[in-house]
Amino acid sequence: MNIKITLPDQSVREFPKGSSPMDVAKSISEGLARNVLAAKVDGEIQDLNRPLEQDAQVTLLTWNDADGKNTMWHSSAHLMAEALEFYYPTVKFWVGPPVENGFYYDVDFGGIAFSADDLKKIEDKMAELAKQGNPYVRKEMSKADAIQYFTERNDPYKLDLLSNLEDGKITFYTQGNFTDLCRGPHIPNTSHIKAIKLTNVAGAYWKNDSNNPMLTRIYGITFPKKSELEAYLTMVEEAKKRDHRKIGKEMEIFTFDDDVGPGLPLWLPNGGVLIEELERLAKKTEAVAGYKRVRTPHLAKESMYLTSGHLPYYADSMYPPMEFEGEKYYLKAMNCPHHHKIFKEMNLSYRDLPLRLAEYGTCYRYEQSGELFGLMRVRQLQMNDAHIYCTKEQFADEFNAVNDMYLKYFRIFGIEKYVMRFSTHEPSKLGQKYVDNAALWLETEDMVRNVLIESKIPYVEVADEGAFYGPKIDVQVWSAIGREFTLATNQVDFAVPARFGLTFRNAKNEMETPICIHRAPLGTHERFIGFLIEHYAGNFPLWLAPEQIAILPISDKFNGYAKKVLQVLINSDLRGLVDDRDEKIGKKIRDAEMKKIPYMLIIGEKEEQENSVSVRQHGKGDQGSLLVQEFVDKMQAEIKALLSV
RNA sequence: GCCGAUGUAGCUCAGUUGGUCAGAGCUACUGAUUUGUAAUCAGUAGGUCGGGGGUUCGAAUCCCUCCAUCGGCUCCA
Repeated sequence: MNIKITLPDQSVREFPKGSSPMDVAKSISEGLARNVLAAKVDGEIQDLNRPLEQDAQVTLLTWNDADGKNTMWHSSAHLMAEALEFYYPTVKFWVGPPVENGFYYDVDFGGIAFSADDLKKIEDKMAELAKQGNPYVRKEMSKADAIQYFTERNDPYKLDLLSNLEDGKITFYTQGNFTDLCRGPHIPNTSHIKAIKLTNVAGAYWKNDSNNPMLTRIYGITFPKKSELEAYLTMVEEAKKRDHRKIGKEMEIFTFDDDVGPGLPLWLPNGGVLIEELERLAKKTEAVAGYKRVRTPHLAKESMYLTSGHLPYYADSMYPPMEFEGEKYYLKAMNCPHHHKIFKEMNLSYRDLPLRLAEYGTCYRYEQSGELFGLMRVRQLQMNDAHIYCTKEQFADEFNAVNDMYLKYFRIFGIEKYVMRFSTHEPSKLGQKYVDNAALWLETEDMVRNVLIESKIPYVEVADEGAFYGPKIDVQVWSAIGREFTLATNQVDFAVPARFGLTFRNAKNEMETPICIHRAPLGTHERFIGFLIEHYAGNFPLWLAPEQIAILPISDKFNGYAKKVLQVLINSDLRGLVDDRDEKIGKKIRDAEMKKIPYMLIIGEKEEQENSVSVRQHGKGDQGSLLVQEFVDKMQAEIKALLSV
């Protein structure tokens, strides 16, 4: 009896019942049969040797498919476990899944020391085992037998996994001398794993819960070809060169100092320019969008954070209070309560709404020491913050306007890859993690979801990630080196305005509580500049570049003319410098190129006589000569073009 | 906060088993050179080897501890 197998191109082939996906692969080509790693059968990923019992849609997965990669990496985790067990027979294993770049396995070494130095021998053993080409053999087992198996082996981790599994669905996989409880699927045999790199060893809490003991997590990555591993390692090296911490130091943008304290960045003059330019852009954009600017103190009394409700939720991550005059004062970790106080003071009617209060507010958050990370996670941050107070009827328009502002910024900065994460609440945590008002949560989440759908904004919805006062949207972006950032945030607050007793007079002369939108399209200066450094690899667009133009006299005879040119630039709102060191022009050019200065003006006798400059562009070389005024016009036109998109 | 690693001039790094091991290049400064599109030459200066304790005749090197950073975990209003 035959079954009909439909392939991705919609072609249909017949096979005897009980044929395997591998048989399908063989029928297509020998090469495919050699390279295929797993199969997707009616949407489910399976081993290649599982018999097909009925008509099915079959996609054969290779290294070029994400699912194929993941299958191989999952199998690689098993291979690593086999190698670990060879050297450390007493270790116990938790789980070993594939991840974005490779795989890991969580291991309990039971007190045996294991460090990065030990990775090499595991790697070598893996390579040796991989060459044996051992098949991954699937075996079904009853729950009772599985429990007995792991009880005999005294393995609390696998017993814990078993406790959540249903009888009749329990499978084991064996390759070589290693057997593991595993749902699969796996690649046919270990010989597909041709290049192996164990990248990292780190601690990881069991079940990702910080109350649990810590296991040793070993990360690795494998490839079907040695050349792909080499390419991957090269890419990692390239990524390191773009790291904002490295470029930030080289370009003198920011620094940290032990005496100032961890997570407290010092902005050097070049960083100061970046901040000034970003703020100029934000303030202009917000002014056009009808925002009003306010300024508020860096600290406030405990009572305000009790009113806002932040303190019970976030006391651990706020700096401890200062106590004086019998009062506790906290450094602010957020600007909203201060802004709420301003709203309250303003005594508004519906005619005054929406009210949009903006501030580049400086906040302090006591992030755990292990979380600090360059400019990305710091303890002092300055937010592109604003709070929009509006009526329910105005909500959709306001929310949309905020999203439009995001998109405008994305265009200016050339951010093409982004995802909006829509975070909602978890009903069982009302009253703990979330303010206890089920109806309002659902109503507000619907409002946000509807806006997202109606305006066709791509988003993913994640449960149990909301702020305590309402649902939120986080904008995830990726820097050029693949690092993921939560850049912007857009949050709905239906709870805190009421806690502050914020009201406006509506058209019926009744008092009504406004909805508040918290939004920060440019996130914080710290994280945004960190992102931009990696995004541009330090090659900032002209308008943003800390030094825009380096004037390089051929010899000190032309320093006078160079300084005159500089004055013209400064008077035209351009930033420049004169390199009047006693160096040859080649050296000056090299240094300016290394500093990633967008334009260099080489000047000598000819230029001085003509009142011109010889223009060189960073990374592009000689661009010919222009009169000084022509060059200024060109710069101003370029900046205007970059900002008006 | 937890697990692991790292910490030598402003920067990037050498310093083998504890004994002229406190070094190099770049930067800076001084002098010579007066230069045409990615490194001119020479000289000078610069470090309690992250801080503190300990072992030793002797510690950058071994041990303890604290701090910071890095890779993860947890967390992120």
